[in-house]
Amino acid sequence: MKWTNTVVPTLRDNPQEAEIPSHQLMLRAGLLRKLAGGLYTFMPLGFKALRKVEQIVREEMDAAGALEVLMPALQPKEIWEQSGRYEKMSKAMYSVIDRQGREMELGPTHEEVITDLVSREISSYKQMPVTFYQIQTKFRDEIRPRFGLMRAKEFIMKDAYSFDASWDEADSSYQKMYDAYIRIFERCGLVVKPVEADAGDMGGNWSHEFMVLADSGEDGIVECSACSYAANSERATFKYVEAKQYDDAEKNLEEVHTPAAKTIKEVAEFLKCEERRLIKTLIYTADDKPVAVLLPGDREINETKLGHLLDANEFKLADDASVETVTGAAVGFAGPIGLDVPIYADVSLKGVAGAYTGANKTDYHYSNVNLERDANVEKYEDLCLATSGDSCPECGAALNECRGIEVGHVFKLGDKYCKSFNAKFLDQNGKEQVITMGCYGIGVTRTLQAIIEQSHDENGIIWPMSVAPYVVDIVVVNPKHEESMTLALQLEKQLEADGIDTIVDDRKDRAGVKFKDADLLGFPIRVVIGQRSLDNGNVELKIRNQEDSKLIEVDKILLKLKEIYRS
RNA sequence: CGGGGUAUAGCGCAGUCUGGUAGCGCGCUUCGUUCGGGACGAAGAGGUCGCAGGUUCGAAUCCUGCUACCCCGACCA
Repeated sequence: MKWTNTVVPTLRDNPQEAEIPSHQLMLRAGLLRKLAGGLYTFMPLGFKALRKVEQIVREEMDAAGALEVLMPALQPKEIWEQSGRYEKMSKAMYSVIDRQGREMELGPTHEEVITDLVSREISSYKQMPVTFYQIQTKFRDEIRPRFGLMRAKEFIMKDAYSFDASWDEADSSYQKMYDAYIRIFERCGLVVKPVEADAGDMGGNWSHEFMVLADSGEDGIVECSACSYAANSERATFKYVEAKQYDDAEKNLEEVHTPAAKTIKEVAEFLKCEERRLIKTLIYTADDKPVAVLLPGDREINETKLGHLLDANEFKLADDASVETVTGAAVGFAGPIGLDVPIYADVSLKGVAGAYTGANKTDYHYSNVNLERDANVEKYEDLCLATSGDSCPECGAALNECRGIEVGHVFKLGDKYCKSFNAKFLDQNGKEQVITMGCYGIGVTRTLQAIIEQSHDENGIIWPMSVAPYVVDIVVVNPKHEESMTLALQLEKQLEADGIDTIVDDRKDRAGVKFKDADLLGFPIRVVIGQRSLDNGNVELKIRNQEDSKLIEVDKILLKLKEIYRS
């Protein structure tokens, strides 16, 4: 492809709308243009790279035995009611009303459609295991689209669904997908970390996320410094430090005057004790009913874990007014003692004594709190956010925190969807059973941007060979020089014949402009054809992620390029 | 939805405080000189100053309302 025959609108300055490197680079390199928030057009080179990522995904899914299908993006509302997810998901779905007045949803995901299909088509153990997948545009009415392709309202996803006759077989389908994911991301040139994850609204009881480590990542990850344990912060657990008896457990409760000391820090300073000795009391409203949640004073709440415990459609930290109504005191003096709402406490508080907590009375706290004696705790549950320095639940070594971009997610769903769609089969004994399901997603467009986020320098993108829009960039220093152009076009033809995507920079600009754009676009291999070196029978070869360039004889360059491409 | 910010030419910005009819750099067009790491000169094209009201002889600038975009949180591939 000649540069002058395609459209590569590079920008010299970073657009003000982009914050993170990959988003800035996609815009600057002319790979992407915005239509509106969360909606982007792929420009010719961006689209080429996207297609390559898709193709890698497709090849590995095929190799894993998955069958490619294409499901409708437009889905009747009824199937969402049938799965019981309509209420939870409707906020995130774009709905349209057709001329019959029927409500249709633009698919945010396809568990319902595929399970409906499978319930009709699969009826025997002989038809399983089977895994279907598709690569398709998904629509989600995101609360806040962000960072270009990272969180968009419309994005391309590879979604796969496995169906098995038993849990054991489902495990092996899950493992196959897991392994395929590892290969896919490796082929994309990504360093990816699989982490244990929460299943969220998808349901099921076991899942892994594939994380691209990056400071700009939206997810928190906790990983062990010694063993292989790694988990999304939402799910991460850690070894609890035993609850302490700070003082004689039998001492009587006592009110302590703590004027104007509201925050944990202020109270701890006032009482001259460590923050951990305070019992933090958070008031939440779950489906409009108040509940109290107790944590050690030095800990943060893990709202995902709390959500599982409360099992409510909606819950949030109560506003100041509700807190005051519930506790009868100003915000900052809430405590579990005498509180007439359900009380849940973190497991590490079981058996605590000699602690402090709010007295539900403005400017007062209690001392000598023996939680089990003094408060009516409904349940002790793991509710804390794991953090750096906590002990690994597997091996006890210190945990570290980092951030990641979720590019893939695999779930074991069990019978969640198959049950509601009545997807059953007859086993060897002629007995009817519910099919066991798994689902597996890769954010294809997000993966593309994650590649850039992980592989760039101050001059631009550094594409891995496998997904570069063009592998070789032939820079013709002076396109009016006939010998240079002839050689460039001949080389292009030979490379293309070998399946090596090549672009010839035939613009009339000065060499510096073309070099800058070559770096910005991040083509893995650059060949410079200039009159000067050509007179000595040479062209220049430069690898994007290496410092130096070298001169290669004209008649050896083709072989050399093929060799580099294959390595 | 809550909190913060921004909106002036394709991109990056100044001008707004103190009202007087819009400017800079890059990019774009034409010509000339240049030509291996974002050249130089000359001549051009391009803007309802986000939108709608209001104040004023006069509004990019002051007032009111709205919208879009970006960042922080809940949602997620």
